[in-house]
Amino acid sequence: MIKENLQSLKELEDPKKIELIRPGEIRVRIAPAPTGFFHIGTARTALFNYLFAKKNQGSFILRIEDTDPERSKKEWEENIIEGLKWLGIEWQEGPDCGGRYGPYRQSERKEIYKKYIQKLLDERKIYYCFCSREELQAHRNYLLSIGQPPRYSGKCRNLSPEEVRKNLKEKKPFVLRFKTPSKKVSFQDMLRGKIEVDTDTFGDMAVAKDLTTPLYNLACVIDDFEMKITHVIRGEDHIPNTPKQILLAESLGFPQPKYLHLPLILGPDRTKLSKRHGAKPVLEYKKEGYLPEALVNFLALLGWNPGTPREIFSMNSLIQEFSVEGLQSGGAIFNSKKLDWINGFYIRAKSPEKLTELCLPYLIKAELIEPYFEKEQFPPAFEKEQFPPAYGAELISQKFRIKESGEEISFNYLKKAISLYQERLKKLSEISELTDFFFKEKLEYSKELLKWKDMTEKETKDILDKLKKILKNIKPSDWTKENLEKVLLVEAEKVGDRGKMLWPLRVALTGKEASAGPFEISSILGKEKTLNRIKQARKKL
RNA sequence: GGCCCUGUCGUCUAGUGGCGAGGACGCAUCUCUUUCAAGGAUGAAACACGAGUUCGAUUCUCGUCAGGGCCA
Repeated sequence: MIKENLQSLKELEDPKKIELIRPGEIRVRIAPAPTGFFHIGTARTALFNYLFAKKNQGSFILRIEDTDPERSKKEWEENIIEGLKWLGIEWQEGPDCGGRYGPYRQSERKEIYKKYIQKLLDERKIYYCFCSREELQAHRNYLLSIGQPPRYSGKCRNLSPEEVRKNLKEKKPFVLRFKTPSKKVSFQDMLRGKIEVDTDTFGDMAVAKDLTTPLYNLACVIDDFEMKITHVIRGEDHIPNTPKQILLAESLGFPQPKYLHLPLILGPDRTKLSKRHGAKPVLEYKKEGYLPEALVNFLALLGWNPGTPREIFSMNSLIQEFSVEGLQSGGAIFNSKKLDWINGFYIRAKSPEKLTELCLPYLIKAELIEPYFEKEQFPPAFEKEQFPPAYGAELISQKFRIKESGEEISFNYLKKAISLYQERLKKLSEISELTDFFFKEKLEYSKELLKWKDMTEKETKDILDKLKKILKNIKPSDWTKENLEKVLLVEAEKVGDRGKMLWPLRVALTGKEASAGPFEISSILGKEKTLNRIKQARKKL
C-alpha cells in the first residue's frame, strides 16, 4: 500500500510534465459547472481570463466541472462551448482539445483524484466522518444560537482505525474531512491586496464524497496544480474558498497560484445578477440580435476601464489595452441601455451586405420572406435552438420571395430595405417590425394616421389625389430616390407646410407613425406599389 | 450569526492633499427634420456620514452606517 503510494507520488512529480509548459508561461482557466445555461457572469470571467492570457502570451484553459452527475448535463456543456465560441473567446486547451494534462472534464479525472485523496488519507490529513446530516445540522444550529460560526465539531476526527473499519463495513455513509490546522491563512489578491482569514472560522471541511470523488475545493486545487495554472482569476464570490484551497494545496505540497478576484455583476437591486433579475443566457442575446463584439465590448467595460475616454474596443484592441490596473474592485450593475447603445453603434458600423446577412434570418423567422432555393440547400439551422443560424456570403447570390405575395426579390432589394433602418436598429431582431411594410400587400392603419397635424379629411384626400397625379407622370426609368425627392419637394413646398404632403405619403407607404423617409421607401417599392398604396390610402377616407 | 469584500452623478467610471470634481449611457432642452432614428449643441445630475491628521481634505487614518458575497 505504502509502496504504491510512493510510486504514484513519483508520477506526480514526473519532470516530463513540467517540461511541457514554457518557462514562465502564464496559464489561466475558467471552470464552469455545466448545470445550467452559460450566463453573463461566467462570460465576463472568461473574457478577463482570456484577455489576461492573450496579453501575456499565455494559455487560456476551459475545464468542465461536472463532478455532480445529477446536475451536470451534456447540453449545458454544449451551451457553454457555443456561447464562448460565439463571443470569440478561444481556449487553447479544453474538452476535446489540447489534452496535455489529461482530460478537461472532471468526471473523466477520477484516476487523478484517487491518487491525491489516498495520499491525504495515508498522511492522516483527511479522515472519515460518519456524522449524519441531522447531527451536523443540529450542531450547526446550536453554534449559531450561541453566536458562534458554524463549523464541524471534530467528532470523527480521532476515530480509531477499528471504528472506521467497522463503520465502513456497515456501509455507513461518510464524507472525507480535512483536518484543518488552527491558524491564519493570508494571501495577496492581485486586486485587493492582502486578505487574511482565521481557519477557525470554518473548521474541518468536507473535501471528498468518497475515494475518487473530491468536493469542489479539493478538485479545484488538484486540477489547478495538475494543469499548471499560474493565475486564478474568478469572481469575488470565491474569496471565501481561497483560504480553504490554499490550505489544501499546502497539505499536498502544491505551489500557490496568484489570485485575482473580480467584482460581481449586479442586478438593479445591487445583488448578484441572476435569473431573478431577468438575466438572460448568453445565447439569448445572440437570438435577440446582439452582436458578439458589442457584448464583449460592454462586458469588458463593466468592471474595467482603459484609463482613456475611449469606449469602443474590438477584441484585439482589448487584448492590446487590457491591464489588471484598470480593473475595478466594486461590483457593477448590468445596464442594458448601455449595451443597446454599444450594439447600435456596432450595427451602424456594419457594411450593408453584412448587415443584410445578419438581418435575413429575422425576416424569415417573422415569415415576411422566404428563401427561394432548394430546401436542402438552405442552412439546416432553422430550429429554435439554433437561431439565428450562421450564414455566409453565399446568401448574396440567392433569391428570396415575399411570403405573402410570392413575388421574387433579390438580395439587393433586401439590402436596400434593410439599410434604410441601419441607424435606427438597436438589435437585429427589430428589423422585421421596422421593415414589414415592404413585404405586405395590405397595410393596417387607421385613417386618422394619414392626417398631418390639424389637416382635414378633405385636405388629405386632395393631397393624395395630387400625389397620385404627380407620381403617375414620373417615368419608371426616372423612379429614383433623387428624382422623387426633387419633384416631390417642389410640390410639397407649394402646399406651404411640407408635412401636409410628405406625412400622408409616408403613412400611405408604410402604415406607420415612424419610419424612414418616403423618397427612399418609394424608390425601393417602385412605381406600381407606390401608386397602389396611395390608392389604398385614398379608399380609407 | 460569523468571516470577507465594497462605497464619486440614476448607471458604468476618471481623478487629485488645494479642480468650476472630467467622460460615457440614460434623461431634458435646442438644432437638423414630414415622422422616427442618427448627428450637432446645451443642461440637470455625484465625492455615504462622523471624528482625527493638516493651513487645507473627495483624496490619508480611525470609527459609524449602508450595500454585497460566502458559509446550511
